[in-house]
Amino acid sequence: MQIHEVGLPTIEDVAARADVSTATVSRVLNRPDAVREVLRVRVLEAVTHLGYVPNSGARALKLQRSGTVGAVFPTIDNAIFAKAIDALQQRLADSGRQLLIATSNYDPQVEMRQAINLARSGADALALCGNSQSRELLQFLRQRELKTVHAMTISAEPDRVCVGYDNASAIGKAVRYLLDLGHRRFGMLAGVTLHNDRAAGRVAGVRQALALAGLQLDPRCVIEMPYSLERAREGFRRLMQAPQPPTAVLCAIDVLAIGALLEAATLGIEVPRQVSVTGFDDLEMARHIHPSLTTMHVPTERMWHMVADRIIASLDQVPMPRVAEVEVELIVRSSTGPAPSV
Amino acid sequence: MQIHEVGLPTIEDVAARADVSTATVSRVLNRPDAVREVLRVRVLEAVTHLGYVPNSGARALKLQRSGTVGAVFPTIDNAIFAKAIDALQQRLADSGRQLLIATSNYDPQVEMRQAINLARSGADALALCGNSQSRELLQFLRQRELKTVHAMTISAEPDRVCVGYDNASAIGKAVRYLLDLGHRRFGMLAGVTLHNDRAAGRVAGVRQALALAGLQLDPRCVIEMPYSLERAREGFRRLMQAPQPPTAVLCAIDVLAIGALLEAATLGIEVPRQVSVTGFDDLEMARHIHPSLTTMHVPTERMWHMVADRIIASLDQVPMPRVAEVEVELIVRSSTGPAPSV
DNA sequence: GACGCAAATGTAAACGATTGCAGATCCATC
DNA sequence: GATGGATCTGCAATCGTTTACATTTGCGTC
Repeated sequence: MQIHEVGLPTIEDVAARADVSTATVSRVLNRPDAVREVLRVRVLEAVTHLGYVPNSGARALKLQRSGTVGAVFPTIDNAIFAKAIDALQQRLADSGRQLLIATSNYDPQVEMRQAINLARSGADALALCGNSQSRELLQFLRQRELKTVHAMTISAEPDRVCVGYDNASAIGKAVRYLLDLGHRRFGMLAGVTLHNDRAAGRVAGVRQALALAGLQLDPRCVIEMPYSLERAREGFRRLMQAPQPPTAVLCAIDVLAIGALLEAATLGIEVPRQVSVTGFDDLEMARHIHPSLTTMHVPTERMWHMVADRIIASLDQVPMPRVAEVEVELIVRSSTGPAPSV
Repeated sequence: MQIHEVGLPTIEDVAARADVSTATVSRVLNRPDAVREVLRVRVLEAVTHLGYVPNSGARALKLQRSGTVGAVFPTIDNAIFAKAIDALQQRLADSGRQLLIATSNYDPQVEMRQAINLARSGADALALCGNSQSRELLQFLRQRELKTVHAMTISAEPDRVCVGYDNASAIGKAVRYLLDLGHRRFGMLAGVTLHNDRAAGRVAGVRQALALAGLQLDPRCVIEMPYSLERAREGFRRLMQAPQPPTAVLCAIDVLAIGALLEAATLGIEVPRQVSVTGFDDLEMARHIHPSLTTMHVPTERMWHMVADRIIASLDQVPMPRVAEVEVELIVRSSTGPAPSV
């Protein structure tokens, strides 16, 4: 060992100071009760005195795991994903794991690149949104045997672990509720469905539920918009400019619904007297905005805690059912009402 | 080398398949033009055929860096931090680095624990919010020589790298604007100032600006609230219940201001005719809500790009000025107006 | 006090990459 | 075809842990 100490202290420095072998130091840190108290105390003293922190690279190399979990989100700039990250991070932190974050901007190619980069930087497992990943990515994950959990969706594919709900049937509840209120002319403010199974599922769900009532959704009454208040307002405006505007507008997510409510206020359209509006997610704003928003409540925090739990379980080799479904329920507030009698 | 290949392919497997040494494989991957084309092609073929990805632990151990940057945020469930993460992550990803996220819930002790955990899991550098970290944490960072950037604030401390603005003088602009409109009775919806230099700075800034006009802020007119719509509404209600309610309410952040506007609508208080309201941050919602919110615009994305740039620069040993200030400007919208003539 | 067994400790070999150094190869030139 | 210099390649050491295995220690029992 050199005299010229320049870098960070290593386990050898600790061992030297405590006058024990490196094996003992390692044991004190990893399996404390395998070491007699007298040595343990000496080692811990050395550790704190030197400010020793085990080198993560060496540890990862030896143990073949990094204690790090990756997640790829479409974006973070949307309250629903921000909440997701919060929940995921907290649960992982509680189990001593760290969260690596990446964003895909709803592009499967970018998602793939980011996921691969997360793997490159040592993620032991991955959380992904939905299940419309690129074939190559899925193959890569399988090849590396990288544990993966798909959130916000449930999938029939036999090899995917999922935590979520069926988007189509969830939004069906909102449709049925509006039908019961007498609505017959529907509009939909959808997300961009290309490469997005959740957005696509919600549109499909509306179609299916209407079909059961013998109705169908005029393609001109489905407007796809990226998720922003600006675009939501634009979309709502277009829907309401139609010669026969809808009496109920289903929005694929709360952001779109909130934009719709704001635009309605600007246009002087009364909600729900002239048009009913529903959302999906139940963001905090949903119950505060005027009128308060009827929406599908998604137990976001619980769902992402479950995602974390499954990741942890699979890393610990604890068996778990392949899919976990969470309940999505309709919360009726003031943005919906009886269809106007024309 | 064993026959029984069970784990992931290593650089040796690639070398064997391409019939070169591991050194050459490494060079192809890290300094491609140091290798003749014919070998390079052979190596790359082997790499893709085997699906080889370098082991991050081994790489980190040898290079003494992980390519990973950590960040501790108070919470993610606030649009301003979500935007921050988005910006930070993107810029880091562009330079081939990954972002590790942790949250402190505004508690310096938790912040310290999380920061240490990020260091333990190999972060090469750290981004922190504000500069009210615990002494021990700062010492730990110094001892480990862990590059750190403090965001959203500027500090006089000579050894801290900062990107941000002066919270006190920024909010002063809003105060002066309201004074010019004739307001003399002020209320403030503040954040929790304990252990939060940004929140404290904003309160101090209001006090200072008022003092210059010979006014002072009655402590009963400063209500500290955690950042949520619910609590914001509660705080606003309390402010307006006073026998002599303020004619202008300064909110420490947009979330509080938006809550105030929503509560005003519920209470039937007209904004800005009866009371003016200002925010801080300029969230997307600020320009969409009715009435649209007068607020301090913070160039969040640019600021966090700068944070990323400084982190990258310091990792690459590129010198940089210690503090970078970003401009915060007042955006006048419809939630402010002349003081009501009593 | 010697013995045996269990418990505690140490020795040294991995883990999988990068890279300084030395040796091999290439190519132009004589 | 030999030579020299530049360019490529390979060998092997190294990064800092963990842990199987060997060795030592401690202690109760006779």
